[in-house]
Amino acid sequence: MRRGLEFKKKARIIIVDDNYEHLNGVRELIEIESDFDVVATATSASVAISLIKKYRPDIVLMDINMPEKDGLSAIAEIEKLDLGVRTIALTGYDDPDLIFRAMKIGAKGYILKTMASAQLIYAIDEVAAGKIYLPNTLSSRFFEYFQKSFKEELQSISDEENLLNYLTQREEEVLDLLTQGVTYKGVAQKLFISETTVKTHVNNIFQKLQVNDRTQAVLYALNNGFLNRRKVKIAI
Amino acid sequence: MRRGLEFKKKARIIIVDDNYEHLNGVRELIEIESDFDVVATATSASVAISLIKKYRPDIVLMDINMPEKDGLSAIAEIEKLDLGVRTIALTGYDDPDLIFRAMKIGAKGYILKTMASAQLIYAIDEVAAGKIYLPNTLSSRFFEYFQKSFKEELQSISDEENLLNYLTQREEEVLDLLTQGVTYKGVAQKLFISETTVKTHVNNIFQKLQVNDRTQAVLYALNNGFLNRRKVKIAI
DNA sequence: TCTGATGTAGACCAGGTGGTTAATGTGGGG
DNA sequence: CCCCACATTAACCACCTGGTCTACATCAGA
Repeated sequence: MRRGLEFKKKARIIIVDDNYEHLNGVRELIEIESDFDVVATATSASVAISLIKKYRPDIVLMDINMPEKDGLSAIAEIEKLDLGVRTIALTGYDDPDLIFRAMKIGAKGYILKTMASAQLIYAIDEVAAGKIYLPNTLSSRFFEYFQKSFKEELQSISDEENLLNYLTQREEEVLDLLTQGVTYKGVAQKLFISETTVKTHVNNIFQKLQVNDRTQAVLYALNNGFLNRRKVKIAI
Repeated sequence: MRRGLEFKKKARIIIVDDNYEHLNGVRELIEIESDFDVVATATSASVAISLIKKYRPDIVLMDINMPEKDGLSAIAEIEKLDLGVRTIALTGYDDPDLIFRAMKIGAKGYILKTMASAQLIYAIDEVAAGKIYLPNTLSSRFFEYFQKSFKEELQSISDEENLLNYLTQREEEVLDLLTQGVTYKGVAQKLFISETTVKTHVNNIFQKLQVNDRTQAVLYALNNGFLNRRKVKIAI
């Protein structure tokens, strides 16, 4: 990788790891096995943030398992700075939840410490080139987790125990307006019916959803995919 | 791939594509280049669903660009059947939104029609083995889209224009209870303060959030990451 | 030390909300 | 043809909610 003449500028890197020995190990690896430029290192997230502001590196290798301020918060903070710095997360475990959260807040790559050094160099190369890189095994982990969380969401929506399914069409219209914070009077005007009728519908809704007031009804609707059901059924 | 002796059972496949020629192309490809077993084919999603119920295949290759009933809905339906059938989406375009939606509803793989045949066989192999497979290029596309959507979400949360940031700690506690549908009386009891005090807090909340009633306050809170902020700031 | 932000609390009132009962019209299914 | 589900409306009432004004204690910071 990156053998021979290169026209690209050398990627400038900052390494963050609270384990001093591992930090130096990674540093040496990069300096020997690649032509990236390690411009700084840090053993804590807060120091890392300062260094990043100062050096504006292309890539940050961030160990996630750190005490005090953890690596995920650090990544989030780096992303918030919006300096175009691309972060690669580094851990010992392939915990799907960790991977998911890291990618969610903006990590551009995720590497295990147990992976071969060539893999690390390759990942840096890809990320430096503007891509997002996850090794296939981690990518699989990620997607399983990703789908599981959505599956639970879809299930709760399509459940026959979803009390929303017992609402009539008119009641749905009324509830829809309730979830927008409209009052009885407002609903009456929008649906061209009397305020009394609205109250009747609302009372029926309360009974069907087994709640006592509009706030709880709105919460039930929101928690049980009332707004999403259109997306799910029509546009996915 | 899959050369030599195999101890695994041959994966049973159903192919769905409204384009008859392409369907046969894929079929021949699979029959010649692999030892998978194409048990059926269909040119429409509704027929496909029936065939899937009948044959219970291991894998479904589903063209997404179909008229009438589109492929995404079909995948969602297959997933809902919960027969353990694993679906691979097949399209001509690498539209990130399509990829995202397909993976979200449970596709176990996503392949472009323009990709090499070996890639298709490999994908089927991986998916048949229980993995989730996305080619690197599509995986990159997916993650960019994934991160973009979360970035927007995080931005709206950490915005200084987020009126939730102007709430005092006590007001947050009150709003927290409001978002659970608790009444004045309930809040008073839970926080060990008088009902009057609760009303004062609630009124202050309304003014700060620029809303007129509790429903709108709850909606504002929910839409602006009130529930998520703990995750973001404490646990990510 | 004084000021401002915050949390606490009471009183009053208009209007909104929720519960109940009753009644009418309409359309579909048995 | 009758019954039931649904949509519609009225009237009444208890209670909750929201708006306003006032008041006091605490604490941090200028």
